[in-house]
Amino acid sequence: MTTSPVLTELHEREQIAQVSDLSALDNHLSTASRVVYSGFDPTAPSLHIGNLVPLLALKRFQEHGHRPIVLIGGATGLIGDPSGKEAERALNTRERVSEWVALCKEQVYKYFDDSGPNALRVVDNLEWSEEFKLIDFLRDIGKYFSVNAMVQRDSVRTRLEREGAGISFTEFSYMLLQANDYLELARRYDCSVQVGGSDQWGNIVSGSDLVRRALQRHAYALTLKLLTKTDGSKFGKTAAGTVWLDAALTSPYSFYQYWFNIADSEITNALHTFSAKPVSERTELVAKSLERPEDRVAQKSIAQELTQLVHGASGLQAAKRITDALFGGSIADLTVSDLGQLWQDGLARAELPDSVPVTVALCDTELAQSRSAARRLLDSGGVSVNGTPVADVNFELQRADALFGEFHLLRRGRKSWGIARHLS
RNA sequence: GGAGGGGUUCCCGAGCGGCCAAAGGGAUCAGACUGUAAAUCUGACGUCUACGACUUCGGAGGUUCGAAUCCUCCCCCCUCCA
Repeated sequence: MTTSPVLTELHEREQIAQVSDLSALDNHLSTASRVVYSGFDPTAPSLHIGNLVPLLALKRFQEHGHRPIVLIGGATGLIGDPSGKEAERALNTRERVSEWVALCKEQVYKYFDDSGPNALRVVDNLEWSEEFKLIDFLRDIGKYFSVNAMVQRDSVRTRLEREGAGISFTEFSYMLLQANDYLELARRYDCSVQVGGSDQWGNIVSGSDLVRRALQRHAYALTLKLLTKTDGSKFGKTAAGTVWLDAALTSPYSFYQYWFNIADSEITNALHTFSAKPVSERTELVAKSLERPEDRVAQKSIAQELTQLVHGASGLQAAKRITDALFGGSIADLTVSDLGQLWQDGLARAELPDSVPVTVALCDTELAQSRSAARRLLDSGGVSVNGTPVADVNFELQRADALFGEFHLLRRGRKSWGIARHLS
């Protein structure tokens, strides 16, 4: 039913959540190369895998001949988006946000083609938001917004209805800023499509409305389904926290493991959302996965593809090497250089003196949060050192017992590893 | 500005002078079972130089042999009124 290649693809991937005017947008995208934008607020020093959904969708637009703009919200990041937040958030300092803006900006380039007429453009909304005069803002932008309508928005209403929550004027104003971004991009770059997660629908249509009223121009809104996990927890979160795109925050090995461990019930959606492979290959993987889930071919495939995409060939190699060592062969097969690489590759690690209690080593490698927690782990039989289960709370790691006189591999449970090295 | 209701351990939420490191649920972690899955069951879940000691119930003081629980002041949040 759609004729434009991008929409057809997004539809095939079952990613489209809402569209402001599907047939008009389809026509719009079929008739010329358009400018499409998606915004990301710098709420941390790195983007995370959740951001990959709109980011990759934007990439699909570029692949089909449209020009992508990635907006990093240096201004909106100072305000805080109330969407999906149950309570008011603490404001981050300007210095911190501007550092984060720089870091996030750098990250996005590698996902796009940045040459030619459809080269990626990266912008920061602080550029035009900071100098906005209050009176001008209230007269030129504020006048287009009805508070009656604003309070009807989900993001605001849930906060108004929730006992003990409430919303400050600051966060209430967020949608005006984001709407103004759309207006600004429409003016400057003739941007006519905005893409975002489905939680962004309200903010995006606010922008569409503003562009229509201010410029008498059509500006489309398109939202994407965000992945939800069947157990209700957030996609892209692990016990250890968010899965970041920055290798310094989430090692390639952990990143690989995240995808490898995706539940069967979520693998179909994940594959269609994240994999660049053609439909035929994706559906084949899904079929195989349904037939023999224990082989987890789909998980392996997506883990490889995305680790390669985000961390490059060397990152993928490292991740696979570590995975093979820890889950495959026995630890005894590891060579000195393997251990050296494990040390290097971002396993939780710690440097130790010649002799140290296990409890301390567990804390230092962050496998346990406190010595009490370490004792509990030992008591419940969840710890092994160099492949041998250890239950003795008073066990000491001795240099003499270390692998190659240097390393101890600590395992908590079945999947968490740490490496400790005696100081030379 | 006025009236009322609140701030409890990661989250929600009981407790309202000793039996409270604080019920219950969720999240989390480990074990069993498995496919490095899900579900389920079992256990743990403030810290430590650990049969004891120390720190915690918005903050600071106070009453008391003894406080999360009572009093005073302060900070913050919510609802309604102006």
